[in-house]
Amino acid sequence: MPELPEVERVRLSIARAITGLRVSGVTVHRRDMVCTPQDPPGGWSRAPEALRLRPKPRINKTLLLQGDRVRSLDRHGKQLAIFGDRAAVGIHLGMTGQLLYRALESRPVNPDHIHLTWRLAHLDGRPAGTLIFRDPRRFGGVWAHESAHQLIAARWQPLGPDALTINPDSLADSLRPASQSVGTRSVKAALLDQHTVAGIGNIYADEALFESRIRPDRPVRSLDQDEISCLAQAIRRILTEAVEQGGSTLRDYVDGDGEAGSFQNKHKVYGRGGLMCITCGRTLRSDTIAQRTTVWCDSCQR
DNA sequence: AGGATAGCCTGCGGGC
DNA sequence: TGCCCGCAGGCTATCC
Repeated sequence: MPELPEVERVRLSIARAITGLRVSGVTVHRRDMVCTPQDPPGGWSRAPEALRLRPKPRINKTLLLQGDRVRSLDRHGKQLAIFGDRAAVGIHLGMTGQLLYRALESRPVNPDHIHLTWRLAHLDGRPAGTLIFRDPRRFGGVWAHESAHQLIAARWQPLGPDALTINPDSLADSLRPASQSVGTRSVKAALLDQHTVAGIGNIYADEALFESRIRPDRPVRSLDQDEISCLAQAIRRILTEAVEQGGSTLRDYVDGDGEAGSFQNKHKVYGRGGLMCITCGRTLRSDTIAQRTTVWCDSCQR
């Protein structure tokens, strides 16, 4: 899935296209991909089956920005939000989600797995284009809120600090044990936990740990202040460079204009298990840590 | 209460 | 060519 750099590229490309336009219409193609405050909090796909099979309440399209002018697109971690005059829509891309903008009469989007379509118009009423949310694997979703305030309270407040803003102090704060039993989990698990730091996924966790020469299986509480500082700087450096490179395209990630990224060519460990370490030439290890395939160098990382 | 697990989905590549 | 298997960028409820 898109991690922070990819979501940021989507944000930038879509913001450029739709800020200031008016939402003239909304079509929901799959009701269970949209969540309102009245719906089950985890989304319909995770609701109990009895609830899932029942007919769903109709969505008030005002909550999906109908009639609103687009004020801004914002991001916290991997979460995206479109803020209108009144309503606010949260978008999560999951693993295979895409948010695509097509100006009128530009090449069409693959029609499979399109769940939501917004029609956009200029302020004088002339049609401008279409914003499309599609997600083949349906791990993502759209959350409709009455206001920016409500969206932020419900969806962003529980998250840790955005990984692009992390610094040695804030990372130490996020990782600091709140009780005796905290800190036993691996640093890799902590980085993947969006409630600890928001925006890092499997790719950038492995890359940041390699860059800071820390083994992914180290318990959080074994890290000293210098290591945490180093890790914080590595996270910022890697994410910033990845944004500049358009993100990592492994299979199907593209930004809002359909452009792929190139940071996958700069990966030093992710996807390179069994290959040579770029620094020392030894074979990179690959194993499951925190339930995810994890690649690291036994000799460079301590 | 923190931390590890299963499960949600589709699609792709590799092996036979 | 086609089938089956394993695997994939995330997150949540659930259990221990």
